[in-house]
Amino acid sequence: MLTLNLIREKREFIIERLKIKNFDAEEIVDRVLALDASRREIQIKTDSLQAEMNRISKQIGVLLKENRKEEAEAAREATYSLKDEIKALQDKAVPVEEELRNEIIRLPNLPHDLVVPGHGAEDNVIVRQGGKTPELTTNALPHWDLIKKYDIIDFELGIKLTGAGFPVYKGKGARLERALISFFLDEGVRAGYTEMMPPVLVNEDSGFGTGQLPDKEGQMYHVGIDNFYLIPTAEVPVTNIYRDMILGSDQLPIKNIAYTPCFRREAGSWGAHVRGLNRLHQFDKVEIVQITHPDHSYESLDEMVSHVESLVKALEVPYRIVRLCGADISFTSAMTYDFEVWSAAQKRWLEVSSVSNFESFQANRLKCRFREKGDKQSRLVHTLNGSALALPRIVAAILENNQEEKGIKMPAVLVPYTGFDYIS
RNA sequence: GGAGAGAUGGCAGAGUGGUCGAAUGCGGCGGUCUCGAAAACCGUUUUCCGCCUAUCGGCGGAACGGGGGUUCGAAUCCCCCUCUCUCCGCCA
Repeated sequence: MLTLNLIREKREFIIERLKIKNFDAEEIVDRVLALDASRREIQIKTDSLQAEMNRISKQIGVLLKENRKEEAEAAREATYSLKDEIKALQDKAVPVEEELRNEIIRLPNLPHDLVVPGHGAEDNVIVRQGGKTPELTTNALPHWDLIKKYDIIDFELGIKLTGAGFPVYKGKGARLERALISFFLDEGVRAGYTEMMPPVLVNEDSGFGTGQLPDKEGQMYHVGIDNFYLIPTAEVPVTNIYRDMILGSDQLPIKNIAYTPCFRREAGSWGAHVRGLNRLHQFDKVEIVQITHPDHSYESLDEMVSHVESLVKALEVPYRIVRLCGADISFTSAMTYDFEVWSAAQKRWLEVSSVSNFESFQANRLKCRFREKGDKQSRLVHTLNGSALALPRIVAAILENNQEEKGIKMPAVLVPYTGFDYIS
C-alpha cells in the first residue's frame, strides 16, 4: 500500500500516475485525505484529555499515599466526565481509522516512469527476443497429445484423485519435472540466492502482507477449519519471512530462492486457451525473491531479468521479454517484465515468468524496514520477485519444440538431471 | 486429543494495582585509555502516532503475545483467542 505521507504530499502526482494503470484515484485519494484530517483532529483532542487524565491519576496515587483521602476522592470525581469524553472520542476514532485503512489499501501501486499506458497485452513493450524458432514437420503435435503419446502426464488420473487441473506426472514426465526443479534451484544458488523451503499453507497476515488478501481471496484455496490459505506462489511465504522486521542496511540485498507447488483456483479464467498444461490448479514453480535497499532495487530487477534470461537460453527455447504496460501490470507492481516462450505446435507465446519490482508497496504492508548504520530513522525496503521458472508451460514448450521422429529431445543442460536424453 | 506451566526490550531475566517504557546482566553503538586491539571505566541503546520546529530536537499520546473488560490508575486483576514448553496418549 502507498504510504500516507506520500498521499498527503503528492496528491496530484498519484492521481496522474495511476491513470497509467487506467485507475481513477481522485475520489479515493480525497477520501483518504479527509479521513486522515479528521483522524488527526480526533487524536489532538484525545491526546490532551488523556494527558490531563494521566496527570490526575498520578495525583490520586500521591494523595492516597499521603493519606489525604478526601482530596483523593474529590480528584476521582473530577475524572468521571473526562473519562466519558475520552471514551466518546475513542469510539469516534475507531470507524475513521478503519475506513481510512480500507480506502488506502484500495489504491494500487504507482507504476514506474518507464511503464507506458495501454489497453491490454497488445500494448506491452517487447524489450528483447532470443532463441531460434524450430522447424516442425506438418504432423507436429501439441503437448496435450504428446503427453498421451509418451504417457508422461495424466490428466484423467488427476481428475479421479482430485479434479480438473491437477495432473499426475508419470515416469519420465515426473523425472523431467524433478530435473527442472533441481536445475533451476542449482542455477539460483550459483547466482547467489539462498535456498529456502517454506510452508505451502500460510495464515491471513501473510496473505495480507504480499497483497493477496483481502481482494484476491477467491483466487486462493482456503482451509477453513484452521483459516489457512494454500499459497498461489512462493512469493507469499518467502517475502513474509521479513514481515515486521527492521533490517540492517548491511544485510541487503537479501536474495532467496524457493521451490514450491503453487495452488490457484483460477475462478472464471477457463476458456479456449487453457488446454493441457497451459493453466493448472496445482503446478510447480521456482521463485526468486529479493529484499533490497530502495536506491538499488532497479539494479536488482535487471539482475533478476538477466538471471531468468540465462535459464530460458540454457533450455534453448525461443523467448521474448516484454515490459508490461499500465493495463497489464498488477495492482501491487511498479514494473514487471514477463518472459514468454514460443510453443511451436500451438504457435503461441506462453508466459513462463513474471519479474516485478514492488518498490515499497509490499514493504509498507509487511512493515519491513531497514536502517542505515548510524541513522535514527528507518526506511521501507523494496521487495522484488520473479519466477525462475514456472514449470508447466516451459515443459509444454520443450515437448512441442523438441519433438523429433525418435522422441522428444532433452535440452543438453537437463540431461545430467534427467538421466536420459530422449523421451520416447 | 487430555493435564499443567508460561508469553515482558536484540537476547537472558526481574517486576503481581500507583511518578514502570519498565531493574539487572549480556549484546550493540559512541567515548576515555592504547601505536593498535583486548580489558577496565563513562555514556548511550524499543517502536508507532500526533503537535511544535527550516534542521538538530522538544512536548504529548499509545504499546509488556493479540483482542475485550474491571479501575481515577493495569505489565500486574478478570474473560476470550493465538502461540510456546513439560507430562500422558497417538503418530510419518
